[in-house]
Amino acid sequence: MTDPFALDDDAASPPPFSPAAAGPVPVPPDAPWLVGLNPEQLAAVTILDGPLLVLSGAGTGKTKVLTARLAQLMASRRAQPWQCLAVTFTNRAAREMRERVAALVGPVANDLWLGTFHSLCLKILRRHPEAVGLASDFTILDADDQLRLLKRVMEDERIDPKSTLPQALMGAIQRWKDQALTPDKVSTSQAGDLAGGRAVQLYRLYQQRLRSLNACDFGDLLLHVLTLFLSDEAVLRSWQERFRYLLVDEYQDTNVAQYLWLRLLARQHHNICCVGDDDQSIYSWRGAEIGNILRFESDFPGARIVRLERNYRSTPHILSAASGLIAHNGGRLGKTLRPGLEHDPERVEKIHTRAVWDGEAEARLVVETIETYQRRGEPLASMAILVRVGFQTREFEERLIATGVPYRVIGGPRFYERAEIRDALAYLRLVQSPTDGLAFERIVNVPRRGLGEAALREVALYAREHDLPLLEAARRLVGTDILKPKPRKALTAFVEDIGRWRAVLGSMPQDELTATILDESGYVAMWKADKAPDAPGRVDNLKELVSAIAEYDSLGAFLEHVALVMENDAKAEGDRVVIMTLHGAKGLEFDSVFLPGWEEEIFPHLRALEESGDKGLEEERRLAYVGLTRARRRVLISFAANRRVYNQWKTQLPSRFLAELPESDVKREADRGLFAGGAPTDYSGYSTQPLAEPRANWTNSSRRTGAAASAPSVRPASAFKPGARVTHDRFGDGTVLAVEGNTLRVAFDGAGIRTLIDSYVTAL
DNA sequence: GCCTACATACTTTTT
DNA sequence: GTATGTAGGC
Repeated sequence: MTDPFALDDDAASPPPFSPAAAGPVPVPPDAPWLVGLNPEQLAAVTILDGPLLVLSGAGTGKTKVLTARLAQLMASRRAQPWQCLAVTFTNRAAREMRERVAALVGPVANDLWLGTFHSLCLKILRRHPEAVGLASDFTILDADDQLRLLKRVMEDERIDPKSTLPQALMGAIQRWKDQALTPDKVSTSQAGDLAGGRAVQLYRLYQQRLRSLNACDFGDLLLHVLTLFLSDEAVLRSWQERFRYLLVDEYQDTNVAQYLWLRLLARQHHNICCVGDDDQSIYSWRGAEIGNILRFESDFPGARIVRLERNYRSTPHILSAASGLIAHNGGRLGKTLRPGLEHDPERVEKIHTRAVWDGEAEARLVVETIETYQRRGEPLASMAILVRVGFQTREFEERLIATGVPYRVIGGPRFYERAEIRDALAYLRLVQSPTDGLAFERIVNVPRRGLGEAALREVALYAREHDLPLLEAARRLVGTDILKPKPRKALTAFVEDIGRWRAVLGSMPQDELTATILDESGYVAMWKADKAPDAPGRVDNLKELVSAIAEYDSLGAFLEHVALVMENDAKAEGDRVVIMTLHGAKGLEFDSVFLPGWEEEIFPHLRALEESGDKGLEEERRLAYVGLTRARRRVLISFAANRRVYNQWKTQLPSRFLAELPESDVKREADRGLFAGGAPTDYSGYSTQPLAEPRANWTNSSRRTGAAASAPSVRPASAFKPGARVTHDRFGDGTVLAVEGNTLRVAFDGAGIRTLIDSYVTAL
């Protein structure tokens, strides 16, 4: 294992364009990937040597540039395909890039080292697992297993899971990993007082536990490779030598660990090209460091910068609105999107904003608009509803179902995260690798076999005493009289089942094996007998799993794929409206984009502001920018005056972002009756007095001119006093309980206690 | 050991 | 409104 160049996958690849040894050759300017590029794009594709930062605004042809650059690299014979490293952020982006490169240069595209950070790290780690204390067949835990493992550690350490939420600790550990901090590198100040000041200790124990399970979690994939690189000069050197050219997509989303990884790899050849857009950095909560892109020039001396600013996607109004909005952020690299397309002024619409009464009205408005467009012959798949948070999808789904408009929700509970799929996978994992203790635990009593806590405790105890994996411990334990006859019999049967399935692992096709396991274990039968309304769907999912497995070379290959690709390969079947989160929409585009819920505390999201203050606000603004720039032709932004959260009605304030949109690009509307006697642009129906702290920025950030922005500064306190009798259109009569600014707490005679703005009620 | 009923807290975004 | 965890009865 000393010569990573002599590995079979490389040896098998024939020289695609001819031997690399000959050195660079000129690429004809009429190469298919160079045709039709604008001057900036051309520069980004043809400046191949040395560090290069491509600042690529939304809709400026980024993917085109990335793929053309890879083709150019290979065609110029600067590097063989397997000497090019191309890193993306999502599996989807990786797949798309590979497909598009293949369309340009043919199947040699398959020899590129192209993938997500995680999949590439896994590939590297598989070649040197022992260096980080793992055996070659180590497994990767998903989020669920990670959490269960951490809970076990916390139990053993007698940490109260109520005062320290396991998810909170897990989050902290993950953030440390994002920052490339192994337990010994976490400072006391970073550790804080989480878990009674023992967070680092728990982190260390968790890592030990992972190692003893021969497993690693997602963050470890990167962290282990970093550790490997830093501890073994020769290994690092060999990888540095190999990767002559590095290409990084979505650079603004890289975290510290990824950044260090890239820097190490680029140190030899210095040929690193990072593509990104600081205005679209929306993953800081996951450890992404916008500083990475802002610092590029100082990190990579001699770096050149190319700005892609010609937008080939959106209308001038959309671009101008998005630019106006994002201009409220500080510390930008600075980039102005310019229209790159001709637009017929007659057909160009302004962005619409619309105030509605509540979430239901909002859903009605959006769906009616969708139907109008549909009647004009526009495909549903060209329209998207982009929400800030998952729960917003419900009202739209209800409305779409009621009106019979086909739709698709992207995101949500993912296929491989469903309980039944994870159970089935646990069976497969245990058959594949009998040492997988977490898989054992998960399914030893699913379906119920009468093996409860007590029996499991015995197995775990025996395993620990004899230093055995759980399954092996169980196998031996049933030969003793430690367990009572009933559980002993059940456990014997379970162990034998696993052994029997394992015996045919190599000979039976993996999909058939899966079907056999699911059948013989009684697992499918369990769901078939379940009368819960979602049980039949689960049985269907299991069927789908079996057919998915058939498409892989082996069970092992399938399990590895699952571990890395937790996303839904949502097949785009039929013409459907898409509903998804703003985060999920990055990189996509639609003719018509609906942006609902532009209300304070939803968007910008309260927690973003609470946790990260102004930085959080700026990230929310970038998210808004991402949303706007998804649209080719039309944007409808809506916001409701009232919204039901859990089961309570809340009065909503319009998002401050609304006031940041340039007046000349926006047409503002409000549903009738929403603003007592005011013009549509009169926001006087809404409070400007902060109801609570985080809104302090309201006046600050609405310094732009225009009716919407100026209204907020003059707002008299409420004329109502506690005890006053009032009446409301919808809730009827009630008594004012409390007054805060112009916000009232009112006990309605028939509708309970509600909080609302005084202008919605009149004195009795 | 299992089941049920009840309470609870939780909802940002994901490789 | 949901998913998860807990307590108590069988």
